[in-house]
Amino acid sequence: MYARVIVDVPVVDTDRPFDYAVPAALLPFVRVGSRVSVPFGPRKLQGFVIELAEQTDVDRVKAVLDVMDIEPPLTEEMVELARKMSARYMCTQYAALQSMIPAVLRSSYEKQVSLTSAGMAFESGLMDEQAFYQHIKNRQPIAWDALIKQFPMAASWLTDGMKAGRIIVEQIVGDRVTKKTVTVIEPAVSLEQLEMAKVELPKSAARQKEVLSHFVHHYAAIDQPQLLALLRVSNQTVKALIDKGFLRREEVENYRDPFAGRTFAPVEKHPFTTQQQTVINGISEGMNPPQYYPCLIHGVTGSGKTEVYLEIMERTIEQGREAILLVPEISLTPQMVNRFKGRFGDQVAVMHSRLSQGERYDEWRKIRRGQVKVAIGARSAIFAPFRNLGLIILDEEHEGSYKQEETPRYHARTIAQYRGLYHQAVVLFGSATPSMESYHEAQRGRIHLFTMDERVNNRPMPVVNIVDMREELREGNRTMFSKSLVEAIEDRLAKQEQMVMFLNRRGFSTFVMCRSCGYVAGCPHCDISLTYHRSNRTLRCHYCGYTESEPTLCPECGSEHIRFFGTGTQKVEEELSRHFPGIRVIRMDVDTTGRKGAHEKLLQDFREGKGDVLLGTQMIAKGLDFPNVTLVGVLAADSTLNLPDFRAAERTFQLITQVGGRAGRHEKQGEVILQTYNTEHYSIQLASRHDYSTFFVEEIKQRYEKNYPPYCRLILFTFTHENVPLIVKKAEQFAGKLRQIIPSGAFLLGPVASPIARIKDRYRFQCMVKYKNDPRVLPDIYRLVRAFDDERKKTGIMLTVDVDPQMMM
DNA sequence: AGCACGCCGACT
DNA sequence: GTCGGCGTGCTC
Repeated sequence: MYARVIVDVPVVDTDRPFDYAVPAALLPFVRVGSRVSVPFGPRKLQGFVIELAEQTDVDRVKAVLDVMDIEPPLTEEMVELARKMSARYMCTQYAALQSMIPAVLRSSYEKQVSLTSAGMAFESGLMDEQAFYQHIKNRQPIAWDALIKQFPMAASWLTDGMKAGRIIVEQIVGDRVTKKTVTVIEPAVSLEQLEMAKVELPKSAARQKEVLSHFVHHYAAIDQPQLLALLRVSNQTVKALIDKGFLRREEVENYRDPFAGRTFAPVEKHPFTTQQQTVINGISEGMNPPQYYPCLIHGVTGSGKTEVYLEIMERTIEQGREAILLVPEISLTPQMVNRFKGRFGDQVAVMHSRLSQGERYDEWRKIRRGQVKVAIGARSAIFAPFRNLGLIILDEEHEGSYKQEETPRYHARTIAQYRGLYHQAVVLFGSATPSMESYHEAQRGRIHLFTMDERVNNRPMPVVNIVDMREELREGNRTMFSKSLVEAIEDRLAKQEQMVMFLNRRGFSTFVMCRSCGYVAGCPHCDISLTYHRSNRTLRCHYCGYTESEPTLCPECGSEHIRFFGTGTQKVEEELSRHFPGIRVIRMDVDTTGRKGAHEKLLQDFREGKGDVLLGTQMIAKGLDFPNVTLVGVLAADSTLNLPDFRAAERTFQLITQVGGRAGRHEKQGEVILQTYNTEHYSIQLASRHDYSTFFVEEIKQRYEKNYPPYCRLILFTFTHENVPLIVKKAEQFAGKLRQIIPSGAFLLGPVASPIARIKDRYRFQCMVKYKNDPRVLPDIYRLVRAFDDERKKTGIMLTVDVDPQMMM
């Protein structure tokens, strides 16, 4: 038997299977989807088995060294999916495969050093070297890297030692798995034998008899500490029984349960509204018989989409199939998880970034072993290794975070379609503001469209008032709060109602500028201004992490009039306190939510009424549901509008709608105040009227006229290098070749400097292909990209390819 | 990507 | 005469 293996070499020309013989001893374990370690040239690497074969064309095959898991971590479906991802996103198959497994299973390589007998006997004339050998002797095998760190001369001593046969170095292929085990005690003999033993034990062994009688009554394994506590016996007593052969001690693998000790209130089933029932019936049509059934629910905020998800999920489980629910990382709140845990209990695995790597691994294994029926998580949960998937839900389908911004640059929406087709499953997208792509597909009849335009309990949509900030300025109001916002805040403070203040920080962060000469503090390594962080009085680059302390004098002209500008949440907080003395502000941003659990804590505080205002950025825009909030202020509604991105209007509309949805979800009527310099813009006007349909019509017209998605597809190529003339030359060469192979009707734009022209001292140039939705162009382009790898090796120019980019930076 | 092999300059 | 620079090419 031969295994075709994709090895862990992250370049394109080795991204093909290599054949290895499977030794008889490993035969039962090597399957498609197995992780193996294999010899590769002089090295030892991890790889994935993608195929098993009876024959090979290779003359001198080597053998698989080891299988790393008893159960293969990947299914055949995943292996096939990786092949598709590789072709679609122009990434290596290895990168695709690796993205499907939890981080702890990603390979780690370590060189281990140990001594031969000659090394043990070796005595060096040098004291330091002698100590070095002693060090290894005491700890062997010891990590190569650790030695290099500790002994400055280690590198040369190691080479000497290897040559002289005193030292052996072994390459270890491993992972980061730490299996947590618990010790359990269990009966080692039959129940009858236990009863006999209990009688036969001498009277003096009263404690031992107690233990035995426990096992007679509960003939099962029990956690050791629990047993000792329960019967108040000592370890000695138990040990005596083990020595006599009646009991047995066993190490059992234990799952870390991140929700241990928490109970979940069962979720009451409310009767469905007519709309909910209609949608449920419609989607159910796609479940019987099982078929690929793509659906889009366009449901206004508060229309009760979640109840629909729960019901469809329940029906899927009743069919004996499994379900995945994807939510944006940011709305993966305990509140939300509780609703699903409350309904489906321990049939749910939850994967989110707040879990430790080990916890994530445990949740993943529950899925892999079929111990749960539902997986909930952010983007990467789309790879939940279910075998009989019946339903995939993408909540907030339009969210940008479903696109991975590193290789492999996949979109969870696309992967959901692939998996839905494979499993003949229902794929359900839900949003109050569907992406142009999805709604367009729905209009063309490719996706079943369901509309929910009524809020549960018929709550009215909040009243939205647009405030023209230019007007305010003309009237001499230079603050960041308009007159009507100030009045509204005062009103809510008097009524003791709560408020949410939203500041969209993208492209609007605090920067430091000199008022005398106009100098703006920028990053010396990136073409971007530094962001001021008040908490530690530093300037930081958001791209490379470069940090410097706050300047007191302008480095250009020496003036003292250098200070921070712009509107960060910190500044808004200060201004709020200044305008409204005594106001209690709970601020949520990267600075205040860094610690684990801080995020939840702040929201809990707000819910308990410990704050009047919840102030924050994107992270407060979604899913939060506070009964006492009656005012939402959007301080700069148009700050997303002027970004160099064809999705700017769409994003603005989505954001305003999301934020507005935070107000008046319960008994009290909600109000939204939108401050903007762009009152006329259709995205702002239509968002204020909750009019998605008209927005769609207007925006799709723009996309059509300017030929942007969904009327075409995009591929973004970004070149980076320290040397501008070189990069320009190579980018133009590449563009020339591209132009030759793209079909008529496709366009090539650029190359031009990227919007952020330099990051970490590397200059960035980009070009973009716009093509009709014809996937046949991809293989040709991928060939060109592969060929560019030669160029990268020679010149060091890096090329990244982003298929269906979400960000144009 | 590594790592070895291989063919030309500055040292013992 | 050897150590070592990094160009080239291969890895089942």
